[in-house]
Amino acid sequence: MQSDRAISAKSAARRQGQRDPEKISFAIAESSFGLVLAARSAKGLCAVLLGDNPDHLMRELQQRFPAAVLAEGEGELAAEVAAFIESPSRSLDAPLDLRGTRFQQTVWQALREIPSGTTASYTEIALRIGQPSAVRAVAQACAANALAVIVPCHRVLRSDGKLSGYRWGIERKRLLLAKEAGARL
DNA sequence: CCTCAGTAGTGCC
DNA sequence: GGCACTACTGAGG
Repeated sequence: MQSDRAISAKSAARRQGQRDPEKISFAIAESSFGLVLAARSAKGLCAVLLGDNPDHLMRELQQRFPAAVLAEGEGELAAEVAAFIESPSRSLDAPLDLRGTRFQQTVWQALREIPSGTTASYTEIALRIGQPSAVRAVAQACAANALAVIVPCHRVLRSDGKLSGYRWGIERKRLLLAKEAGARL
């Protein structure tokens, strides 16, 4: 039985081989939560990043896809994603390209099942995926999420109810939750 | 308020 | 394989 770890290491090595650099196109749009960078690979939406500085966003994208060639030109996609972020009630029909280990995929799937307007704790997510003691690993998987808001890692809180971390700023996490709470879907 | 151990997945060496 | 990281948690000062 081959471990997931070995598999992902293999594909990472293949990617690093760079015989055919992957192309990722992106664009930046504005939203009430700041700038939104949306990026797509051949497979689908592969990154949604939040921030205030376009250069920082691009750098973050490049860091997440070190071996990829970046190209601008996804204005429509970015606008679509920004619209989704403004009103989470609507659905986003773009295909997703979620990259991660089996464990991360499982966690992200669980996150997507948290209804808008509600929250869950890291412990609850760990229980839901059947790995009750992997609480900390769950948090790590949340932190590794590349699709802000689309994979709603902002809906995960500490078990005491407090907000802990958010990759794109704790204040932004607070705003997202406040908006979703008020939207009462 | 604080520290500490237990814990599991990941990344880097 | 090892080792040092965590967006955690509950117990104990």
